[in-house]
Amino acid sequence: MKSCRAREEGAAVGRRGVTGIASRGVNITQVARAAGVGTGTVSRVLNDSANVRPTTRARVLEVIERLDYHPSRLASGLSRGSPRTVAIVVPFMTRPSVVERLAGAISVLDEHGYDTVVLNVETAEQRDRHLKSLTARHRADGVVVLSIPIPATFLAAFRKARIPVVLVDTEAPGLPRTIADDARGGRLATEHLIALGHRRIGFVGDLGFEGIGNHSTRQRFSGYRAALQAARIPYDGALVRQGSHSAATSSLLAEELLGLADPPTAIFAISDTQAIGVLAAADRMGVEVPGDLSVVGYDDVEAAALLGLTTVRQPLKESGARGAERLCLLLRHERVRPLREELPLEIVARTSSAPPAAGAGTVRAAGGGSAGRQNAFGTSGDHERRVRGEHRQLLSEQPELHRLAAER
Amino acid sequence: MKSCRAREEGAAVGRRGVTGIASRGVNITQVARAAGVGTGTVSRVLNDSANVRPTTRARVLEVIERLDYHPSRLASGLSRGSPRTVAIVVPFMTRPSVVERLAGAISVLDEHGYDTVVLNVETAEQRDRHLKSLTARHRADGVVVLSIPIPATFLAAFRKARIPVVLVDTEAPGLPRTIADDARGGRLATEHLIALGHRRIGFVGDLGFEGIGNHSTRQRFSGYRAALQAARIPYDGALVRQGSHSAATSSLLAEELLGLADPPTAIFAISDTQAIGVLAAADRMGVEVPGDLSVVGYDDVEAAALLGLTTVRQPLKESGARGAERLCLLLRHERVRPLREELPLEIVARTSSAPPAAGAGTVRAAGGGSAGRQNAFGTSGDHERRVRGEHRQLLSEQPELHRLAAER
DNA sequence: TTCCAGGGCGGAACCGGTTCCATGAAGTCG
DNA sequence: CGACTTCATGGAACCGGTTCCGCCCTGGAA
Repeated sequence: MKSCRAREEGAAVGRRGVTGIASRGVNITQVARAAGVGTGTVSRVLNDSANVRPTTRARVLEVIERLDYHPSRLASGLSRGSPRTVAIVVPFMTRPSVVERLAGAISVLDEHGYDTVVLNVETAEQRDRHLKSLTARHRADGVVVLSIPIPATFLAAFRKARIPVVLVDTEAPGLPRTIADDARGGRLATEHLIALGHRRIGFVGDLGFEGIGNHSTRQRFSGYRAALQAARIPYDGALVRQGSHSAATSSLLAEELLGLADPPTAIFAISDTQAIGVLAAADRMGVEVPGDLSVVGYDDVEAAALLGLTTVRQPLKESGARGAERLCLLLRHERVRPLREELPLEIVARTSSAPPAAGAGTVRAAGGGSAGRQNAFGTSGDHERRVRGEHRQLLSEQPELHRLAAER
Repeated sequence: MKSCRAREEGAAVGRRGVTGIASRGVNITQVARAAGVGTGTVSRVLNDSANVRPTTRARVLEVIERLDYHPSRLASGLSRGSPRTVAIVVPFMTRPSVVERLAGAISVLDEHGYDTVVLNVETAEQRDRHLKSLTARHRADGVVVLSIPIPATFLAAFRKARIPVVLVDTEAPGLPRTIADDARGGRLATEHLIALGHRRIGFVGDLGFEGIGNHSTRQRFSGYRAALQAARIPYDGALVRQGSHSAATSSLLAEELLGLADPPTAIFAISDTQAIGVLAAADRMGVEVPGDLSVVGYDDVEAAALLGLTTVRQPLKESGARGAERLCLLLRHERVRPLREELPLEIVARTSSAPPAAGAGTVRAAGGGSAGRQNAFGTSGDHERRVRGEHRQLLSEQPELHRLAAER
């Protein structure tokens, strides 16, 4: 008892006495005392729970106002057992498509009264560190994972720690996920070009978030291939390029494609960012769009409309919002149906795509000097792999990516 | 005592018994018991504090590992009096320049072990709600405010609640702030064009974040005017346009400018996003860049380099990082000097700017039909205000903005 | 051998809410 | 008019760490 008293005085002097005012930290006890009620009643008022007489409630509210009392988030979180916080794990948050999703999610979580902690991930090490930290008790009520696959270890850890997880733009069995069908998107883009009459269609992709990101590139590529196959257009690996996800890089890749002896008449880029790079390359090389080259992007970011870029639109902001909503359902222990939710895709035709110029594409490709090349880099699977290392990842299990991940 | 016991049993059945396992929520007491030590010792091990015998430490660590114990963030935060969390208030987080700053800040805070809560603001009401919530106890250890001015009421509230605040890209007296001199940036851009020989220089701005954002537009505009004045070029209000901060809008504004009887030979846009809109407009109208029109943007986002856009570069990511670092200093009670920190600006000349075509610009502007205009919309303050409502905001107290804010 | 300093450590008090139980008062029913 | 709800309320226990006090033990000085 004595020590207790001594300590209280010490605290008063050491922590609060510095300012000479004891006003630092009004707490619920002080409010209760000032209002002449018990702490329980104050708590009931704070939480709008029933069974508080209106006059009492008014009196307490008045005191709260007068003392400028703000309840401690930590304390209420601790006793309630929930921090009222959601964590969002997201790779490369500065990318336009990613930040749109992120903003959509934050906005919904905010409406539901959750704080949002953003965990930005740019390396596998960072990803693991953040995922690991999330299984700690009272770290977050739930987790939204955007555009990044989660290693199975962590999935298990989340399950064990009973932390609700929802996925957006990435998949894992058993978890609620909101996705768009990237393979279908790739097919839509390619089919659009085929319908316009193109037969030599290039592909510009990224490296799959440099070892940590999702598989959208691979899937969009498979859609590209499926569309070609359906149209009986032989696949030409020489028309496929990959590089880091930046307009600058894709611009160089497009230059390579356009510099081929038998260049493509159309290019499908895996994102609008990269499509813009393609447009820039065409501009630099004096290749007319859409006269000499059609370009299709992906995402329909704001700049796409402005540049007249034909693109595959996916609801970015909405995907984040949906993920957040579904997490909120989960947190209220409501059913989340369907577990796997697919958002619509649509091709938005603008001025960057048009039928190929007469004599270009199939016709030109069929004869003339380019024929030799076409033979050399023909359509048989055997040959595909020989053509430039950059696109081998798409065809095999992406060894480069695995290597990158392992190095980290 | 009896009730206590009864309750404990109830809890065991009700909360943990559901799963049949009591493993939900290993806490420090259980760890202490399992390791045969006191809770204090476990805490000392967790916090790497001295005075723990190596053998004891090892034993505790082993138990922690075995029980898969993760300390509760809420509990440690509560007893320590700090949530180890920083809040970032940011307007329109999806804008490229903003998200760069945000990412820079998050990255630094992460390194320092702070969680980052992102509060995205798109309306004045949202801003006020978020700012108000931040003065609550244990909400955040500190606040970084990006690109948005804080009303004085909230500044006072933060001071009273003793919550450290640092500003980035916005100013307030007495607070640590990291900024770039927007007026100087506007001057740099304009001087660059003047040095190339331009004399009819248009200005395309936004509406200052629609009522909640910072004053950068106004300051860049003042830099623009200062540069004109220094070069003794009469200010022509007809060459100034403002609209919402989007490439689509700026594109329309640029069309208006280019459609003038005496169009500008150069346009300074207050962001790269808006400059891209200008480029698109020029493209649509068949105006050659830089032959017929020079364009200068601001920020130097990634797309700028690709498009060959001349721009004013400011260190975006770094500004956020600096702000975060300074907040961390503050949180460690170290001195933050200087309070007002200015980051460097530089003009990056690319291919979107060049000397005006012979006969254009100064020559044409000096005589001919435009003379009358020039007189009508001359440099006297009296006349400026008459020219189109859109740019009046820049000169007066921005009544439109206030109205917008009030409506929300 | 005695005394003292100080390291190692257990555990109570505490951070500030929430929740449940007990209590008393007011209201209802027979 | 008494027994039985029902409602409003005070307050203790609790959430799970941190910290400080004080005890014990060891080693060095006297």
